[in-house]
Amino acid sequence: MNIFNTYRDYIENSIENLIAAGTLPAGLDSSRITVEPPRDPAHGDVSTNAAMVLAKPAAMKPRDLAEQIAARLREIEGVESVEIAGPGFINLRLGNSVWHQCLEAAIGLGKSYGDSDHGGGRRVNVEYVSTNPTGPLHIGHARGAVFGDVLASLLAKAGYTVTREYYVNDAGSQVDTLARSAHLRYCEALGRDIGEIPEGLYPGNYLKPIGRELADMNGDKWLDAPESDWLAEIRTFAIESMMALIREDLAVLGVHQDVFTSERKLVESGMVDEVLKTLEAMGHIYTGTLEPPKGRKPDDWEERPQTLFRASDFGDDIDRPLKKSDGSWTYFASDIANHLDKYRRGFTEMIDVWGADHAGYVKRMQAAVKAISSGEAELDVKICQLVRLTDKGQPVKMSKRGGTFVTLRELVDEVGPEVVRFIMLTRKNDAPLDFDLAAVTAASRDNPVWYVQYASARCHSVRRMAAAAFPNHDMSLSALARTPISCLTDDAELGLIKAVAGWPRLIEAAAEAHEPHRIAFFLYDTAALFHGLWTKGKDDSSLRFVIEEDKELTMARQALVRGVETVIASGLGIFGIEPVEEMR
RNA sequence: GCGCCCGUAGCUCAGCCGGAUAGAGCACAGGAUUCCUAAUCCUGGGGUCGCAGGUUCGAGUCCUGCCGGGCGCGCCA
Repeated sequence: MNIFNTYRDYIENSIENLIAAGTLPAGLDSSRITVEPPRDPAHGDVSTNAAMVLAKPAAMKPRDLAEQIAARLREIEGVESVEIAGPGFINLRLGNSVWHQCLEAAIGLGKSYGDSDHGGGRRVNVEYVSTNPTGPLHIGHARGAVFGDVLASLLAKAGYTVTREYYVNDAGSQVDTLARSAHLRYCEALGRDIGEIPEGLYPGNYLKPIGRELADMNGDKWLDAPESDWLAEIRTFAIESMMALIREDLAVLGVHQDVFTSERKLVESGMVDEVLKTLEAMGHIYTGTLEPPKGRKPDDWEERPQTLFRASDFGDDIDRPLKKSDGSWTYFASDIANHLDKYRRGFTEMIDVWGADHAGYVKRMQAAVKAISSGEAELDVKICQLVRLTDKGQPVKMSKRGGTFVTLRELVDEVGPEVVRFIMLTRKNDAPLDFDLAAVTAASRDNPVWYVQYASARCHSVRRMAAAAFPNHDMSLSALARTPISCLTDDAELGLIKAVAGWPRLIEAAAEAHEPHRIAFFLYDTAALFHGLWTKGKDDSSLRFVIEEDKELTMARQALVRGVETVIASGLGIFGIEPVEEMR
């Protein structure tokens, strides 16, 4: 339950009353009304712009209308005061009891606190990682993997039915290159000196075990055989091996996906041909000639007519080719089939998570989704910008010689999966991210993971101290949910309670915007409030969490601590991180 | 040349589908520890929100044009 939604209902009821009373005309558009916490807490607890938004269509002065609405809001139980400010803001101040009820509810719900029906069970498909199965994942993939995985968890918490999807790019020429590279390692495993890996093949050592297995299974039958004999078989085997490797990499990071859709199968099943027919029937395809890109004309550019999709009819800048010069499908064509496949599986909300190098591809894919669904389906594309890996401020060298950049596995081995997951979400997806190996493992306020975990550890520490002070007292969640907490009236306590109360609203807003990073900032801010209250107890011992001579107060504060703990655990849970109970 | 993203304090960044006096951390200056983990906390200074227009009751946020940085631009995926 999001308390701001509760007050939105109250405000909308007030407006309906005014309509019924004839003060306001019927048919007003309430969609632009916001009900939110004011930025400046001095303005109260809940603020709405309703009077300003409705003033013009109602032909009233904003402040006059505000007064009419305010008069009705003052009748609501729990509303302490209603003030009109500035150009016509209505500011509500809520009594402490309202906040205390929020805290009680949070504790009562425990793990499920923050769960929302905002999504109404609507199905949403989140596609992420989706790399070529040609090698292990590197650090850049880690960001997209974490982002997609956490976004999916966030949407699930916000009441969506989520499918986590991986589109396996196993149909292009790159998997043929993979097969040739694997064949070379196969020859090597059979004792042949392969020398330097030729330009254009994958040099990585990770292919050596693949070559070994191929040799064990097939003997020397492909050693001097023409490529046509072995390409398809080795390709299939190598792709499967690479996908197994990628899944392991993802598992190490705690990332799992529900559906793996194979590009090759889409092509072989005729889905891509079908897409062409479908689009053709709709009149979205024609044969035409494209202008060469200006200022960067490829050397071997030759003008020729192509099969083009009318992307420019759907918001893209130019029309896009669907066939290569050799007649095979472009990646774009099969990706349209991929999205058509999703649409046919019942998804009208799709989210793709891509790397920065795919930014130029966004418009055409969105255009295609509109076209294949006749505007019914919506695709949001989240671009994850580059990760700059440093150590104590110095860039970490990427070794191309070994055929790998810094691999995801190396990164996770170095700092642990939980640190990687948290840090990857400490920036908006569309901003570059600095990942400093030294900073992310430091024990200081600079390091958000550590800082939030420290707050969690302190919660547990206080819990242990309280249990020691009152050994025979029931401090279970259900007991604390019933304990009287009206004695929590200090500003710092109320501030923390309000932060806890704001958790459901944050979930809904972050899910709506597809912005999981907001959780990281929320957790950091909440941790800061908690650390602040903690230290206040140093100056003023009456604010300590455990007061041995006052059991009632201690229990009330236990309730607060459990509320904080609940929110931190809930937030870290979406990130796939286990809260710590102790710091050593 | 074109498209997308970014530009907010000395540095790194928040700013919630437009809202009130633009906020944190780092760094800098000062302060708090016989007491629940001081690995923390408190106080202070510090800003033409890249520039210029526009939209409106109101713009860091939306639109247009410039400037600067990143990514990309048929036959890679």
